[in-house]
Amino acid sequence: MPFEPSVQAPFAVAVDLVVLAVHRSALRTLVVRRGESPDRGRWALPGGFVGAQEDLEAAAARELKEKTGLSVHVAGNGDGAHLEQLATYGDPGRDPRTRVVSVAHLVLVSGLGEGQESYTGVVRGSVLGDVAGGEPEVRWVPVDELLPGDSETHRRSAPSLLAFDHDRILAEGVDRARAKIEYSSLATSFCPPEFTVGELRRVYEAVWGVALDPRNFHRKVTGTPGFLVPTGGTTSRQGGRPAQLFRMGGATLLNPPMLRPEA
Amino acid sequence: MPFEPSVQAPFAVAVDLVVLAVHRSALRTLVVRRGESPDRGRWALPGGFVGAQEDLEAAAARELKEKTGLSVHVAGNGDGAHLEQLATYGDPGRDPRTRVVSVAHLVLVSGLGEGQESYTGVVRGSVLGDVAGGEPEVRWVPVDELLPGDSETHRRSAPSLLAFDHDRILAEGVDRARAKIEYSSLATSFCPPEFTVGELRRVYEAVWGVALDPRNFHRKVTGTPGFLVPTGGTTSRQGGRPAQLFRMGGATLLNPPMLRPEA
DNA sequence: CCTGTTTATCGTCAGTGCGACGACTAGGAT
DNA sequence: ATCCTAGTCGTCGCACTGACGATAAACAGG
Repeated sequence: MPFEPSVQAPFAVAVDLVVLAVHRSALRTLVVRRGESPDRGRWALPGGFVGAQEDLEAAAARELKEKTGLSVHVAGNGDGAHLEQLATYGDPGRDPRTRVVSVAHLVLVSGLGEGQESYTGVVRGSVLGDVAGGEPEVRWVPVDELLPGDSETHRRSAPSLLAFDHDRILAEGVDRARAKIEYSSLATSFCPPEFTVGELRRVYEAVWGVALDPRNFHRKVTGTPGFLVPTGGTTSRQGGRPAQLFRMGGATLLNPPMLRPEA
Repeated sequence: MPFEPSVQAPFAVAVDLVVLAVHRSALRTLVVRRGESPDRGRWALPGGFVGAQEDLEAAAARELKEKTGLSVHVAGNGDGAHLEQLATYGDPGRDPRTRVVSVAHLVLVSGLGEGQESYTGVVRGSVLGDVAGGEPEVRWVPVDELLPGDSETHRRSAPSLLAFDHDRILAEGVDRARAKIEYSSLATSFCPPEFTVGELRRVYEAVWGVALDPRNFHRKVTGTPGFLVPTGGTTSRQGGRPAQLFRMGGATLLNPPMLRPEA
């Protein structure tokens, strides 16, 4: 019974990317306008087929590079983005062309800046939040606008705003990100190399869609040993009193976790 | 750039299964003796290729049925086992034959019984812990014996006791199970439909490989509303004073989580 | 029957961490 | 100077946990 290569079916293997960033107090995801046959003209998650001799993560990193110009440092965060595998979707019929098994990946990029339009974005030639130029049409969309029962706005049942089963993939990617910043230092992947406690807090608030008490948040993140390292450079400007700058510490796990409100 | 079916490579898609059970105070996993070409005679995780029109979960359930006779109730726990997707492994060269992308799944089966040999096992025709008869050779092995730096015994660096990259898949499956029983009611998947608090505690102890305080554990699980439901049937025998019988309650999430010792 | 052993279950107490919230600080804007 | 904004430090009460004592209910032997 085990392993009969003769009965193999012709599978195509692809990677799809849930690329998340925080911009203007909103958690946003990267979508591209489809130019090909199925669902042509519809928005979809960036993705593509895996090369014959290509590793899955390599394929995801390549696609990211092609679509956004971003490079990732897999396992370990440099200035690049965080990349991790999400889940695999292989329903027969999820792609009308052939049997496509797609390995979804989650990418978190530092798109903070928060300073309005000032941010010269991750997408090459375009600003975060705007539409790209000559290249394939690309947009950063607030996930609220794509996910139905997610929070507020109007209640839609399942309008399926994205091509294929990308709604579901996006939803699971967002869930993963929301869950993971609870107990890990992953939220710093949304921040530039040096950031303030307030900026980090605004990341949590954007990802979770809640308001956090600045004082308790400050106590929590500065009180966890190894989580944040002050860079000495004590200043920065965001509005009020200048804040201390921090860099991510060695601790990747947050224990006890950051508690997400709501019950 | 996106989607060029013409450049597809010939992929084979498989499912591999990390099947876990608790028996005799040990967390065990199901391994089968390979009878085919690569790594013939070596132990491996059960698995096989996905059918042309078969869903990934369906393929995993089918493989489980073929190898163990167990049926699963995906999403929602009846008397069947718990099944969830783990991760996908697609390194070129992980299988010497062709490019095989394998979607690993995690299966938790109720193999308690604890009453020595009395348990008539999940593996058809065989007893949990023993070797199968005429069918493909199957064994329940304590994960300690397969995972290196996991805990005690001798320190081996990377003997690779299983075929392919199954060591790594097993390790990640065990990690997932260990992490998930912290904040969910998943541990009850290792228990029969009705169980005592002590039996549930022994599951946690076996999976985590630690000793838990019976009194604090009892307070925790009985104090969390909706987690356990007393069946009324107040009795059972395990040694000392008879214990109350419980069934899993509606609550699938454990908040605050069960804390795993060690620091 | 009495005693020791085993497991279950109830309580107590101190320490930790969190939510709520007051108070003070240090810049920019008016 | 005054207001506004954001950052940072403290305090108080509560919930939960870990350590651990005590009692209860079965069984095995003598």
